[in-house]
Amino acid sequence: MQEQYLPSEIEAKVQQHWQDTKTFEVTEDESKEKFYCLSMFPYPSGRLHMGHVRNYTIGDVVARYQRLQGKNVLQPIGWDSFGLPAENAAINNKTAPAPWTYENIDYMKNQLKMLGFGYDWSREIATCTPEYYRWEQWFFTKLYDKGLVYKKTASVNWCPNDETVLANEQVQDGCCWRCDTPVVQKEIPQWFIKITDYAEELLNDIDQLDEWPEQVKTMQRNWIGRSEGIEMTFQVEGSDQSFDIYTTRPDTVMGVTYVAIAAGHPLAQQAAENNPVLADFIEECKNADTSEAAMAAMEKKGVDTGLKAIHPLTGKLVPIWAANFVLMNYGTGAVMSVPGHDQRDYEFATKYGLPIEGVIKPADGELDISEEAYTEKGILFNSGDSFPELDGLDFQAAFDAIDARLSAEGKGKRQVNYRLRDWGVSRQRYWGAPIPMVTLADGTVMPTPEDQLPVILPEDVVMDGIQSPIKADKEWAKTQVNGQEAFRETDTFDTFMESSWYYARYCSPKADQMLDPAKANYWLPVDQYIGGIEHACMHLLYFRFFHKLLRDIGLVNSDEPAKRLLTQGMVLADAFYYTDEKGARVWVSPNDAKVTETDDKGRIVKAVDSQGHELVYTGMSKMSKSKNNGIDPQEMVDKYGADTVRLFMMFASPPELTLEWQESSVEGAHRFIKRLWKLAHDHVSQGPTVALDVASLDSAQKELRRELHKTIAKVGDDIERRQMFNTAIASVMELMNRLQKAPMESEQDRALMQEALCAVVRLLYPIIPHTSFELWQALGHEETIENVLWPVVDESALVEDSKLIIVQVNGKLRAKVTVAADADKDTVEAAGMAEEGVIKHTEGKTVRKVIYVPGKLLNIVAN
RNA sequence: GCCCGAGUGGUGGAAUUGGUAGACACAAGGGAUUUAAAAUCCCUCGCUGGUAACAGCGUGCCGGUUCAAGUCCGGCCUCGGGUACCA
Repeated sequence: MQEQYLPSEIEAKVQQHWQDTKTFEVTEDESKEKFYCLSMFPYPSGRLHMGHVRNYTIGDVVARYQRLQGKNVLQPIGWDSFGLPAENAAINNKTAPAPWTYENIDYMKNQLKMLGFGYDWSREIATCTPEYYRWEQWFFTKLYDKGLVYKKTASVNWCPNDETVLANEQVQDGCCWRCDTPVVQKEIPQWFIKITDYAEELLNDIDQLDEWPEQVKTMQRNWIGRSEGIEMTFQVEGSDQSFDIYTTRPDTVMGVTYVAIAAGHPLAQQAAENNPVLADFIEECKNADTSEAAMAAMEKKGVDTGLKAIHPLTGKLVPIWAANFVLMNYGTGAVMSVPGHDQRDYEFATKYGLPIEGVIKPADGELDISEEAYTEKGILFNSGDSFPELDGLDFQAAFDAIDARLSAEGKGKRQVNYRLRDWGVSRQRYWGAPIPMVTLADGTVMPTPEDQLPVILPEDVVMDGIQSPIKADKEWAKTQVNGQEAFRETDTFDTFMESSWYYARYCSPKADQMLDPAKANYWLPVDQYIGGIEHACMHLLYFRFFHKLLRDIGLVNSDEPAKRLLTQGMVLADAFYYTDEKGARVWVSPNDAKVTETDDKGRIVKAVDSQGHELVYTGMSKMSKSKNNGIDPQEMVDKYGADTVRLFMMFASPPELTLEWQESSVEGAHRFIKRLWKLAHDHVSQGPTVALDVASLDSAQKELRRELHKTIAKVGDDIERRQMFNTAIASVMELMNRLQKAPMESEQDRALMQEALCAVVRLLYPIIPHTSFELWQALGHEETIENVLWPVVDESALVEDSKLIIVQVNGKLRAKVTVAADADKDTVEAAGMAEEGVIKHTEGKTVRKVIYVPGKLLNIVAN
């Protein structure tokens, strides 16, 4: 073997071997346990970023570990290749989205190979190809046939100057990012999928996901947001019109002093005809940002419509206000307002001089609503003449009583609501899968007939920077259906559609149907899914939803798509800037920032760039274009090799936490591999070893062997159960530190070293596969490391004859005693009491209690 | 605003079920080797006091439970993710 560790040579050679022998190509094999390991596929943005490297290294570690467990491991990869950035890049680069995307895929594919990920490349898919999206189109038409697809109007960001729809990202401070024109909201017809039909199942089945992080499950439960409440009807005074409201706090209904309706509500529109103030307000509301965060942040405003509603229980008249915080598209477009018991209503009522009435009081005290609303669930009082029986009831009793009366009078009913809204899948953009719907000349709207699928997106287009090419080209939409002239839908799908079923397509990527059920049912569900926490609610919910749709259409037979989920944290790096003569911040890449001064603790104080600008150091932040602090994985692989990059990523922090990129730590990872290499080289160069004779080992050798087998047990547990790759690596480092100091005097010393190195190489294989591959062969094995199994723990090596007991006095560490492994409490207590540190701290005190945690700790309570 | 996380030495982090706080690294300082440098190896390294032994303090802040709290409970602060058309 080579004396020098030369990563570029080794990695190229080993990668070539994997490619030539198709090591990671798999087929269904009923004789083996399967393991499907999936990382969220990348958007082909141009180059891999460190977030990708982290995600895919975690996946590769899991996949390679499982392979050494003897399983049939599927680890596929592909490209989430439709999306907005391609359109922007195409415009900037005067090309079309397709060639830009395909070039990026080629480039990034090479990068993935250089990092040594063990993918089954024969299953690669790109979602922007008709071979992929045709099945999505087909599936959508099936959902339409099942009644799960419908069309309704919904609001979009509209730039009146460009006459185009903008994504949220393209709206900056309420203005169009291209022309700075103020953006308005526009209602246009769009396609929706009824995810709310599955809300209950999506919620209930979260309980089956026992290997998903609690955090993600909680977020999904809250996102779905099941609530129990009452829907009730208010009549409009002097009219036969009425409107519904929904409330989860019917107990507060006697405190309703006004109702609020959306500006877009028909009643408001009607009232505005003779009310210019209201008409202006409605106009103003049309331009408001309707995102949840913006709605919560904006000033709450309203205008009295002049209409009055009849309270369904008291019969009293309450004013109807049009308010900007009620949206027509969500819920019923109207809410009851109880300023005494809802803080938003309280502020609104205070602002507009509306009455505030208290009808709930604390169980143990007086109600005080002079400063703010009382929003707790208390005891009803002040219920009035129409329903005095409510007085004294608690939340649940009041709920039931109010439900009973409203139901009896036909004015309301108990109802379960969800916060989850139906999935709007229409996008008015070009670079996406065309929605397979047509409108016939006679006005009939129907799915594109199956024999006309796929509806191909033309790739050879010119982007004008504003309008989608398939909308701009009036000919594109023209087609014939049922012998009639027809027009294609020119909207495309939300890209979450493609990412909702790719995991299933990987099971039979070339099937001449959406998926081959036999193959899909062999591989699915995914055993381990890995991706960013930012997908907790949206992607991961659509992903679960699609799996249930696939099941209900008969293509898969499981209820959930992934058994286990790991959500990895972001990758951060140092960020530096200087301020230019115009006062603007210019962000300088950390590669170009030279630290010129550190404080006495080594912290960065001053830095300069290569142009001589003095830089301000802002600490660690997420690697991003805007802060110019992205570190190119490519450069790091070129400099240190893929194994070093992989080792650093896995060692620097546990996968769920953020990872801070520190090049000095990368060097540390590199040093560790070099040390391993040198240890193996020194060992191998001494020639072959004799067989290990466990019975003949002396106590020091036994101790070393115990450390080895403890490490084997720990690394397996850390990788498989705990998914703490950092501590797995730390424990191998500890073992290595011991091995380096171990005497090599006898044949058995060397035999033990052989055992240890053969184990270490396999323990590290998932993380540094190239180096391990090479070292495994250097250690004298014919078989390549991919075809051997994970080392087995020798339980007999773990037996210890003594134990270290921590001795505390009043909870503070005062001594450590070593006792026989089978020592009883009295023996340990006697040994502990004899310790100098214990005597010193118990002198003159009375021992009140002695707590003994067997084999671990003795706490003497004395005062 | 709302939902979900995170906060431990100079730094990244460890402490797995409430039981030794700081494993393993990085940085820093000292030393060996070297003509020199790189590389490598060895030692020190939470804070305060003390030559030391040792003592006290210490896991964002305030309070609580417990023989024992980084870990559990209540109340805050700061930072991050999501908030339905970025992916």
